[in-house]
Amino acid sequence: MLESLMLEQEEKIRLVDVAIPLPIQDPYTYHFPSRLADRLQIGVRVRVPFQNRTIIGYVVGNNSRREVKKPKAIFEVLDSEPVLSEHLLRLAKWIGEYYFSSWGEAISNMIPKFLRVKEPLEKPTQNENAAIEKPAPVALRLTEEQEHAFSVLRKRVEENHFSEIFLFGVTGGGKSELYIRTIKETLKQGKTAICLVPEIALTEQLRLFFIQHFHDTLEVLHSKLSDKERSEAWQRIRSGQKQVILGARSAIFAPVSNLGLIIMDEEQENSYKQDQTPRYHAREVARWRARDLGAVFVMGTATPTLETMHRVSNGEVELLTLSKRIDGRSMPEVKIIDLKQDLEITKRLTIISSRLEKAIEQALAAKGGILLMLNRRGFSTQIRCLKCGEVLFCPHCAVALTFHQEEQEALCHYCNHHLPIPKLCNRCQNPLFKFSGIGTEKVESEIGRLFPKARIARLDTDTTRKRGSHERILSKFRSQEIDILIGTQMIAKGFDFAHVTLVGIVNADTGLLLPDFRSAERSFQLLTQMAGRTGRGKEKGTVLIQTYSPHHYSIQFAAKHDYTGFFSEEIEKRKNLQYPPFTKLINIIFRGKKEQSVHEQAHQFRKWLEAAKEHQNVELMGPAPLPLYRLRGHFRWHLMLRSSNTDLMHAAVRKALEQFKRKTGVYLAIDVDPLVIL
DNA sequence: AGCACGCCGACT
DNA sequence: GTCGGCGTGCTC
Repeated sequence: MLESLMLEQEEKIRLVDVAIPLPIQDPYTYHFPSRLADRLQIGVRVRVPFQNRTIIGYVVGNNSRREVKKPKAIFEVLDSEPVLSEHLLRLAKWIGEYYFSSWGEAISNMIPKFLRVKEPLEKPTQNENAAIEKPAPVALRLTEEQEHAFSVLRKRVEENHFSEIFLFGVTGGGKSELYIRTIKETLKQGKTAICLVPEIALTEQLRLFFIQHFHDTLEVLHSKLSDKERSEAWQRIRSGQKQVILGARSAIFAPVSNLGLIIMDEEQENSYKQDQTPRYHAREVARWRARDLGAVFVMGTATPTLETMHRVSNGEVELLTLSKRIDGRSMPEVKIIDLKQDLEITKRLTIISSRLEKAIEQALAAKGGILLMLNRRGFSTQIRCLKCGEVLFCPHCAVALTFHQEEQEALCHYCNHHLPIPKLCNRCQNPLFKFSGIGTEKVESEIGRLFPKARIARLDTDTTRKRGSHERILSKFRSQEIDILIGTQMIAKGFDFAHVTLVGIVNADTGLLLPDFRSAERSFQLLTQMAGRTGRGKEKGTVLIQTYSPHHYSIQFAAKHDYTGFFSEEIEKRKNLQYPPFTKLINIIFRGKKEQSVHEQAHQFRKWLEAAKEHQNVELMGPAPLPLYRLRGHFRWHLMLRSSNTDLMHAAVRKALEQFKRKTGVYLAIDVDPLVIL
């Protein structure tokens, strides 16, 4: 003991903690050979022996007190300066702890793939955001509301400490203008800014808008970048060449120094949550960074999550409101069409009611743009044998196959399994099938039948698979080469077309029936966003909502543009049922090919949790089969924890996890603050 | 996550 | 008798 200590001092043996990007508990301790001593820095990548291979790890500390029998020596130091600041290393540590990944996995997630292999850090390349032909946009006069909001934002930026602001802005209320100005204020302070948007909103339009304002100080991070491009962009940011970062979820890890502002647009978007390890939410990461660095964190949307609005009403987040549309445009008139009445008259399910048909006719005549939304793709959602009633199911998932007319095949929307429509029923050999339940393809064909002269296009995952097709369809709609655009929720997000005068929701019920406590919230958000797509020009806009549940509060409040009304009703429900934001959830998912062992492991895990939790306050639910019981050939069960005390709940999971060993192909995933229970 | 060690079935 | 199946446990 004493000997080794003396040895350590004499030979100056240095031990360092290295985070390994594998699902293992703690960082490992390695010996830092004296020949590399001058390169010893926290935050550098090192190549280390690990079992009988070598692996790239990250030096995260240098004074390990843990006793390791025989630490191995680091082979090689890959960087002459840290790839990550201590701030980002600490952030990774927090992510690992909160979302149950390892520190190393969290670090790996923050850096470009290039650097996870072996590539050296390079001198950043230059990039110039191609000079834009159009002149920089004239600074718009702000409305009174905008003026007030901006004065507060500017003050917060100048104050130089952490603050959290929610910008509650109706669609068309001029949030973007405030984002731009607040970023400019931040730059004036000599600081940098990150602006997060949902991937779907990160279109050419927005990119150009930002380039016009920020020119070469701007770096845009989008999903289409190659690994090389991403790595180069990352190094430009790290070197301080870029001060404004615009990007989707992972842009929250941009290695800027002097961060002064984080903006998160459309805070309610689910895409801010990563669905693979580490399953972080960019909002929580943003808040952590802003708090750690004393930066300003601004969230903006017309339809915030209940979580965020709850924090606003508790006074934890400052509220700024843009209640009026700029230029005094009015919110569109929303009418609800009760499809039950149609059902009674026609005795069959309506796709396009006569009122909607008439409205489309009028809009066409007046040369207004028309959007029709149905949040379900494909032609029909069920393929049923006309004789024996057998429904076509996915062989890997417990899900009915959707008929896609264009491809003439049956497709699983979860695992993408597809097969040609069989000639005969598998069970009774009958040759005829009935196709029921509607999707966007069927709406398209119905609209084509009703309006043979109209120019129609469809926007959903099926029509946008090819690169650039999304932009192409949108630009045709923008230039009015398309009269009617039919799509899934994809058409609800973020684009601003002044000529849209009619929005039709083909069926508002699709999301209301899901077995999820957030289904009312999501429906309200989607309807509100869709309503916001119209009335953005001179012409007044109209929204028609077709539904079988016309009195549902999500639909009623969305029709009245009344978020506050919706919030007070929904928050009351959450309180009664003790769901978030009054509690937090952790979902533990077990999956595997053998049903029996999946089931057993889930039950076993519950027992461990029962032993581990020390408090009444941590509640266990399940195990139960998931709504999608079979998915991609795996059987799935889950367990949920619920508590108002995050620390107690995390401690229980951590303790139970120590017992868990991967057994006979049962995989476990932990989802902290799950957004979707599927 | 890999990768080796180990204990039970059909093979030159 | 061995080759190899994958269930189990470990990696500084």
